[in-house]
Amino acid sequence: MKKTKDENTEELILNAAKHIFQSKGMVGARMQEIADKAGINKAMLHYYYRNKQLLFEAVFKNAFSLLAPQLNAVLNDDSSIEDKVKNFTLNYINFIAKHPYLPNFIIQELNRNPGFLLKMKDNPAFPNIEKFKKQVAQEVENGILKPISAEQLFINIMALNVFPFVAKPLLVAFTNTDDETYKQLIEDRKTEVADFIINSIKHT
Amino acid sequence: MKKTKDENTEELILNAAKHIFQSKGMVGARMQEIADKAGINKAMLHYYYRNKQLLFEAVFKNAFSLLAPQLNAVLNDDSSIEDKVKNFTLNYINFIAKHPYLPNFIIQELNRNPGFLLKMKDNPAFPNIEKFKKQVAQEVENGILKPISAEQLFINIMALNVFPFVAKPLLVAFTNTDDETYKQLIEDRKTEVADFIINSIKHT
DNA sequence: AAATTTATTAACCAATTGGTTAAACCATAT
DNA sequence: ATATGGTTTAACCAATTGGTTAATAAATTT
Repeated sequence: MKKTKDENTEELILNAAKHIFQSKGMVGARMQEIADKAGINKAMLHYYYRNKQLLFEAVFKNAFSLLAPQLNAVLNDDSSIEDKVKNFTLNYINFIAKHPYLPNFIIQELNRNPGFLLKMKDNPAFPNIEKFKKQVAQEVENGILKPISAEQLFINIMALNVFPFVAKPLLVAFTNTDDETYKQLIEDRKTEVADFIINSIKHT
Repeated sequence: MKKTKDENTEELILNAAKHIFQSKGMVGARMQEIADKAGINKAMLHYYYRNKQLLFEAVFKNAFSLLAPQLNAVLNDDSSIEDKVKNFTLNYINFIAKHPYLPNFIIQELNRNPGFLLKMKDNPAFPNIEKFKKQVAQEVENGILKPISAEQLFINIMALNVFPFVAKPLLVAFTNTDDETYKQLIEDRKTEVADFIINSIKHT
């Protein structure tokens, strides 16, 4: 039934779709282009995924399932806030280097269709802030952190880590850097961002 | 020649195009939809703006020209870094409340077509980091600020202020908030973000 | 007011696009 | 070998879309 080859047709399609959808978005992507990239007939896309919307959802869920564990490392890990900030900052930048289109793709498509998230919220791996809230409250109470709400801290962590990728073209232009220099700037952020955050929230 | 009415047709089109392009993006927007929103015939769009691309560019430049002065307030104003951070944070959040689609629109379209920025870079009002670099270096040297590069500081300021709008659907979902609560969270950031930044960079 | 220029419209067009269909292909079980 | 079921293809289709055109209406100039 299934070809025991390197990639069966279904995966071939999903991979091609991933590339096209992530670089052109749902509306910009063309079914023919996906078929071409996969090296198969366009009818096969419909044979395996029925229509564009379902193929897109398969790609989106796939992308989201890559991102979720990264965020859960901040929200649900047992180490201290300080350690988690340090680890997340380091890991996330490495992670995105491997999936450069990912944050933009997810953000863009969710803004186009926010209802999309509802389909994922029941997933038990869906990132949730509750545990993190208790931990922040605890560390604030213990005098480890200065008073801050978990929500604001989480937003700040996300912002400082994700934004440089999302807004890369703008930031490259405003800071007068070329691609190579910008890459170095991002590299420096692996430690700088953590320090920036810790500096601000840690009680002295 | 020109109607002295409230809005002439050209403006009518630009306004309608602004709404449609900003909510659906260049590829998602339909010329017919823009014409309908403007209450005119589709052929008029071509009469005034020749084609979709040129109409889009008019909208984009218009949006960009709204954003640029905001950023220049950080980069080129004469007040201290601390004051600029405080003012920008406050002003930017108010500004976006009036133009909610703007940051996403610009970021999305620039990622689709980064070459677009080249057309704007010659504009003298195009935000440039040079003056800000000197100022940061100066304040670091004077012991007002802890050592930090102007680029990283600028990226941090942008990230903390812009990201909560760009990633709103994601952040609402992860922080388990409804729209109203999120609005309040943003409101709190008018001062929280500035404190967060100052806390981190100011020498004690 | 006649002529001319500008603004506006309805109808049309060619190209693109997501999706369908019917036939062919191919591996496996009988 | 042949019947069977899933797989793949080429050709086709209806709808959408950006853009054009030729005729009309409304200003503006003469």
